[in-house]
Amino acid sequence: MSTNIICHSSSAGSSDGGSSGNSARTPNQAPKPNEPSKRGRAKTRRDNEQLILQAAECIFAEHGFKGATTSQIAKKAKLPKANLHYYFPTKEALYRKVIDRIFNIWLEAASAFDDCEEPADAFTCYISKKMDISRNHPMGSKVWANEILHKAPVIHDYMQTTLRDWTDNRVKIIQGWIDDGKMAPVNPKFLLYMIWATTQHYADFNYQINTLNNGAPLTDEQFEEAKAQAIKIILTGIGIPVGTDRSTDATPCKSGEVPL
Amino acid sequence: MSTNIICHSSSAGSSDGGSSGNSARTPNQAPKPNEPSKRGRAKTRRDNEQLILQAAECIFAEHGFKGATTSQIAKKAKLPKANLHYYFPTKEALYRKVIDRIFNIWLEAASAFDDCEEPADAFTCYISKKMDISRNHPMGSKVWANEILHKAPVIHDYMQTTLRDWTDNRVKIIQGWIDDGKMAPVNPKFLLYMIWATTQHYADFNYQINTLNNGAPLTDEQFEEAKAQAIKIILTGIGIPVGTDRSTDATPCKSGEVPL
DNA sequence: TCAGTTTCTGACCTTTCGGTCAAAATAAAA
DNA sequence: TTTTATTTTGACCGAAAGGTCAGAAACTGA
Repeated sequence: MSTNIICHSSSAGSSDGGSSGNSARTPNQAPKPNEPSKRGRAKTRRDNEQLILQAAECIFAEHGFKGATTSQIAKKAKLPKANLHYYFPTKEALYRKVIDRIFNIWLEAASAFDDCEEPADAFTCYISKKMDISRNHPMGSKVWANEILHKAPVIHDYMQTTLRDWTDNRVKIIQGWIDDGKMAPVNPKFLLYMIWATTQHYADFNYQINTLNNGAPLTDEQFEEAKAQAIKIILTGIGIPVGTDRSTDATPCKSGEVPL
Repeated sequence: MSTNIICHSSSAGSSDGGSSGNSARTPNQAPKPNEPSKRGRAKTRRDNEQLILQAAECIFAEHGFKGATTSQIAKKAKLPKANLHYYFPTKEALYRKVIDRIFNIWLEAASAFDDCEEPADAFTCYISKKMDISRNHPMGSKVWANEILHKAPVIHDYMQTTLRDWTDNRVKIIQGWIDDGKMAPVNPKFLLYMIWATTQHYADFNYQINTLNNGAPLTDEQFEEAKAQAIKIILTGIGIPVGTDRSTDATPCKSGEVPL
């Protein structure tokens, strides 16, 4: 599952996650040798790595790479610091793993353009997916934002390859729609920036949004309204008619999978 | 000039800046006693404080509060670290000053809504000003973004007062325009978020934008195009007709001052 | 049961960083 | 010139952080 484009170090471990409640040090009950991933040392290792990654994502998001400390992360994961360093030898290795997870989530949303023929569907689906990511993975988005804010020392080479290729391809698709008269003539890149900015704002700046919402996070209804409005303004703005009857959170593109 | 809403400590010093080339330790030539701000100790102090603030803004933007070190800042300002601590007793005090400067710049753009009667003019002017800030003060914007990303520990109380009040007022203005049928019925808050996100993206994520621009910063022409497009998409998106002949970077609002 | 392997963890080391200090240097006042 | 106030600076300190290590604990297979 994990592509490991960014990470180059150690411990693979595809995520499956039938995570049962208690994780640490349960006495082995009936160790089936045929199912090595469900019980025993392999499972313990996987569980602990996931525990650490989860905690790390949270701490890195809140404090940045430098601001985060391995002690904090270990404490959040309820493990001794030395144990954390047993699984992830350095802070940077751990950070790269966190970034890698986020990148894979991002890639998933990016597929929207491949699954849709018409710009109306493509943009609706893409914006919707990006908004859902901001809702469901705000921490990951923040780590990402933080990384780019600080000159992307870790994902630098990725940006020059994968991101650039992806963007160039989508620019061509959008330009094709423009040439076909399906949408207003805009600069596709600047349009993509607007979509990225608007959708990720709900993750990266959620603290500000909450403050302006009387200190409370947006309710599901409010968030759906925000999503619908983002879609409506952008689509209208690029000359694509928006039917008011169209359901917002439905994904009109071919593939019906959940945006994660 | 400095409102000092956020900072509570020491050393006022309004910016004037007739900054001549060499700054450090020039032998006093003809010390006029009548002009205390141009020569002598007062000037040295002001110059050094500005030097440090400039360097600090840059370093804080690039590395965040925790990531930045006073040594780095001092080195960038070409002063010994101990001298930096003479002017700014703590790293946090310096940080607050930097934030304060950015806040004042932000306030300036915020006035667009007060200077315009019609939504077309108000939004055009506001977006234009915000874009110019992203162009001319990217470092400040990054410090700001970083602060909110990390739960705004420093500007927390400001957000609950000044920012909230400002937002509430503009929401009312926008709602008035909607009620008058001058623009499409949208949620004013979410519209503001979209404007903030889009405009600030060009500062906060400029590293990504540069990478996707073959490693080079946007030229002035490209940036003007981005600005024009942001204005066009948003205005069209909220049902305000955009004349293609309207000059983009002209400020249509009453006050003709430069956006800084 | 027992040897071999993997996991766990408190204690420790080294480096870095924010901040202090006392003395030297410079400017202003008397 | 002498005195006083301000500024500059190298050297230093304590705290915190990333990372190591050796021995203890636990699991695995025979």
